[in-house]
Amino acid sequence: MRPKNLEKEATLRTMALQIIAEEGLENLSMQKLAKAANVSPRTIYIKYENKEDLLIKLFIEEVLGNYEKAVLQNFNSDMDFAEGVQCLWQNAFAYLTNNRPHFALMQYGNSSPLLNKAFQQANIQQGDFFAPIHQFLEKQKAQGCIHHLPFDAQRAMLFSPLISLVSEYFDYATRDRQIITPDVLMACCNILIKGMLK
Amino acid sequence: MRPKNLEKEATLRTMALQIIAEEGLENLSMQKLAKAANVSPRTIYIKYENKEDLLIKLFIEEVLGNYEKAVLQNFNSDMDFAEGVQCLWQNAFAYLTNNRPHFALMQYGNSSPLLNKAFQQANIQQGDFFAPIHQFLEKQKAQGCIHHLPFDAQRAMLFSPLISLVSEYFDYATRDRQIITPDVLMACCNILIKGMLK
DNA sequence: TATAAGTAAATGAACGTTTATTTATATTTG
DNA sequence: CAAATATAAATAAACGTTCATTTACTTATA
Repeated sequence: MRPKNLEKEATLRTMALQIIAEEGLENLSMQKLAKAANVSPRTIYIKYENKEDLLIKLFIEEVLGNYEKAVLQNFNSDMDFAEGVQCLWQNAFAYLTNNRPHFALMQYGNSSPLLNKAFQQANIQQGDFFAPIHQFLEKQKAQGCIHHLPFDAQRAMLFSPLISLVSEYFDYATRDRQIITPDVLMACCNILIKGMLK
Repeated sequence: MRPKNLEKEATLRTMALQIIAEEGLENLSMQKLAKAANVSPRTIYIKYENKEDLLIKLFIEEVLGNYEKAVLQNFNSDMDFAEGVQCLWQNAFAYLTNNRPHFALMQYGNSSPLLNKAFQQANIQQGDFFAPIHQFLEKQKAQGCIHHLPFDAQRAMLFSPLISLVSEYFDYATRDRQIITPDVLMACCNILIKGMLK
């Protein structure tokens, strides 16, 4: 039996993310992807059921999966609040700024109904995508360190500014001076921490 | 001369936003839009140069334009910090939760390269999309009320959690119980205010 | 060790459909 | 009539997907 060329699948995923980042999800076609990955269009259908399947796997496995791993490095739910949040922010910022294509598809998770639905289903199936963060916040709440809020509101407060700052970071990446420096990042992080602590 | 049927253009914009909200930007086609608006495809091309032109005008004029108007109601840059931010948050939340299709396209501004570019150009051309907010923040900084940060970072901190909460609001709208209540909204708003004030 | 059978991987060309856009024509009003 | 709006029908190009076939490698047999 002819052995699977694992490089081909990796190239497919890399090129798909690249095209999405540069031209947008709406301009990713199967034939364009095939050409970019130096592969026959038919080959994509050996590895993925159809376009939807490809996009969902890209989003869930390649983007969210790696993001979660990166964000949780050196993090544990026993850290104190400031320490924990700073760790998460630094991990996420480093990962996202170094992986622009992943970030680009991640942003589509907030707009594309297809990816949005896929995310919610993945979230339900796996219990929690970011279980350690959930635990961390619950513990902080139980200890009376932070104000009581629904988990999803807590998450929105903690992470959406970070995502927005990464977006600004890329906007400024092409200009003469970067304004989203590590100092600015940590200043923003500390503003949040101060606001959330009782 | 035959008069323009203004209702047709309004219907076109409404239906375009509706399709985008329900099926995604990637599933809006000119023929689908024409059928939904009960109009010949050619008619769209009398009112818009091409698809890009339609999308950009939808985004800039219909979505961002109305959003700006709604957000700035009863706001003025002399308000004190807490009062001003609460006013902006309440305006934005009310407008967005009552205009889901507008919100849906707005979210694509963070992902689609086409809309992203259009936004940046509009921002440059018009000087500032949200000039009163800029003034407000500058005044607060000058008075030493809030920490010094680049404007774009300040804006990310102030508004991205709000957008994220609106997103959560819609996610929960179909479930049995809404968790993003006015109380939760204001609690989040106050967390930010507390964090940003010196 | 040589070779033929077996098999999944991979392909190029094609399918029918849908896309954005245009041509030629009809309709509506000053 | 003149002039603009609106249309139905048509266009080539691009779309997602499939067909029939070839390629490349493993394994079983002589």
